[in-house]
Amino acid sequence: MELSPREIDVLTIIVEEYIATAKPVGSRIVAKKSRSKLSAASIRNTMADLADKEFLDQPHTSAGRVPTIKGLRYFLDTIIQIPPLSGHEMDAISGHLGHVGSDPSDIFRNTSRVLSSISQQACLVLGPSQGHVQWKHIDFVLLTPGKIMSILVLQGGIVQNKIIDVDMEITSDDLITYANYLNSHFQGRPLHTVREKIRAEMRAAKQVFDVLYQRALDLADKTCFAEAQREIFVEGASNLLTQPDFTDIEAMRDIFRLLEERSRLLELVDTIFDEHDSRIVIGQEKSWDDLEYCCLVSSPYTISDQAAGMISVIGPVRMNYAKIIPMVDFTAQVLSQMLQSRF
Amino acid sequence: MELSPREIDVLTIIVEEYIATAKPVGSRIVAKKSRSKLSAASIRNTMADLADKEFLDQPHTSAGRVPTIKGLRYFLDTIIQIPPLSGHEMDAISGHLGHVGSDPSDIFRNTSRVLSSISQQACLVLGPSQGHVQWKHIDFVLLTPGKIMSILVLQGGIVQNKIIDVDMEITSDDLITYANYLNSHFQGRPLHTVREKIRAEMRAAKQVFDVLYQRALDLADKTCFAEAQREIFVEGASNLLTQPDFTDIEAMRDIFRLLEERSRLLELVDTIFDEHDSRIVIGQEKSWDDLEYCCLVSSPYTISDQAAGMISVIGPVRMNYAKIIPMVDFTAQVLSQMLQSRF
DNA sequence: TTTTGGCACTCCGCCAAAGAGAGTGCCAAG
DNA sequence: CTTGGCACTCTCTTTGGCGGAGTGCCAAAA
Repeated sequence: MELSPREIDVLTIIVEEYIATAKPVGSRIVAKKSRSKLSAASIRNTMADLADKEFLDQPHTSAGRVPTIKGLRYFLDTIIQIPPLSGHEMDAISGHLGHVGSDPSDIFRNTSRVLSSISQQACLVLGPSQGHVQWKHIDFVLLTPGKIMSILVLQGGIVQNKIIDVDMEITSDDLITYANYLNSHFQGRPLHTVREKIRAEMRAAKQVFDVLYQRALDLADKTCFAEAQREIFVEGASNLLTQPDFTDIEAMRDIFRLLEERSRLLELVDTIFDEHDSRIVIGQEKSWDDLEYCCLVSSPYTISDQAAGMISVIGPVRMNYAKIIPMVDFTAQVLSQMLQSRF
Repeated sequence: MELSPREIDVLTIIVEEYIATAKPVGSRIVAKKSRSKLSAASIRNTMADLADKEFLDQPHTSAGRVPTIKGLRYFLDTIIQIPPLSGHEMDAISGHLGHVGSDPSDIFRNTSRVLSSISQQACLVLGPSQGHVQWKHIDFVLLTPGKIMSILVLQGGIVQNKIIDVDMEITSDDLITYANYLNSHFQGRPLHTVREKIRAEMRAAKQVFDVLYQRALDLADKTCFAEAQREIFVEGASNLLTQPDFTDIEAMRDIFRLLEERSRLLELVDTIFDEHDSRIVIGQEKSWDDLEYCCLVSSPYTISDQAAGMISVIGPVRMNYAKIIPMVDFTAQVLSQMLQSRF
């Protein structure tokens, strides 16, 4: 739908004012803020038009106007102009991001913490998809007879471990043999090609009846396909409670509950990550009823130029997009650079 | 301080009623609930006595009475009678605790989740102190030249990994040698004796100028003494928002902020764990100003009859102790049993 | 045709007053 | 020592009134 320049002007002011104050915006305020020297009465006409088009809503007769989700969406998609971050803000982000050890989990957790702190919202970081990361080393440890721990190290220091129950007798020496075999075959390969290779070889091994080989592959298979190993780092949820306007305890409770339920959260975030043009998602639009008045601003980060994961700010619909969008983008950018040197 | 039987009766009723309703309790209600057929007027006298002794407080003239922290403490220390859990509740706990894989982190996280869910409060589980757990296996992986990942597996499948920067040249083969050496020396020993041993041997090795040996010990040292490896699992924070009476947004915000700040949380929990007779801690008593109106109910769990860690329920001072205390105790008991078979 | 000032109207938010309710403290009688 | 009675206090809720903010519409001006 097309809007006239004047309508755009009015909508912009209402959205910005509403985001700043959380109160319905009246025609007088819009008239004052607008460059165009129109009177409040004229503004009222335009506001009535916008209300007809469902870009604005009125809490009650004789209250000011509030943007609808539709209005906000229009604002975000076609009006908003994102100012660059100040040098000071950029320094704050890259400074804090740097101060951390080299453990990948620490890096992601720290990123989440930094972004949540400067945005004053909650933040979540989706860990990297591991398909493109190189296999570095596998190791098996016999915990008790029949119980094996597998430890897979990927490039950059990502570690996955998993306990595997086996029903046959396997000795420590066997495990060393298996690990050596697997490492010599797979070291340096991206994990997703390893996965394919394992599946292919398992079929081949079955035919040649090579038992040792089969078992090694079986263990590797169980390690590599460990479900839902993808991590998600949530920080700064308490910031949401800081917002003075949280009239909406229900909504807050929903967010908190979601942030605790990692599997569901991962599912949602994964969906967003896949449809990669959804930088800003509003709960109501997706009919996620547990996130109705909630909004996610996301930006992917890259590892060797591949979109590997995503960082998001999550908060109430009424958030300062003009600040938060560039913050998220810049943080993703810095994170990508940090990871570059590691993977 | 001694209280008369009547005073105890009145205090008990006021505490229980206050916990149930969150409202000041009047003399009439106490008279009605009490077995002793005293009139409200007599009760009022007793209440005045208790108020003099600072066991009760009055929000304002002509309101009912509310227990003070001192009154609550007396109730918890000398009056409360803890009813046993119903079979149904015990089944619920042990049932849910069982449904989980064998990864130790999963077990603790799940425990935290189960207890938070049935107690409807937040729950935190302090991971086991690792001093008494046996060294199982160490492994080093060369990530990049000068950057080594060490992976230490302890009995039961506890894994610690750490990235270590070294300034000398070390090859993969060297690392295998080191690991073999360390494993042959330390396998099966409790970690704290390993730590002592390492420190002792490092001194010895310095004297004999055995470089290889020195480096191996150095890496092991850096791995074993990795700071703050002790984990803490927090779940169910969103339950705190479910409480209808959370008049006290400030207090809630404090709790949430604390639960996010792992290092400070760990410090507090560690303190409680050490002074092992503090099953119930009220924030105000410890002058933890970030937890003023907050209470922790804790119970230690054991690994091979050693107190290894602790599980706690955290929530507002006004919580249903008669239910929650046995829940925490029973959960700790079941957890201890589960761990028994693993360590 | 668009813009503007004026005007009547609506609805909210705040305040003060009033009354009900809950509870206390104290006293005098049992 | 216990109890009923009574005066008193304080809160909470309701009610009505009033000012303010904002709208919608209309008629006049541009």
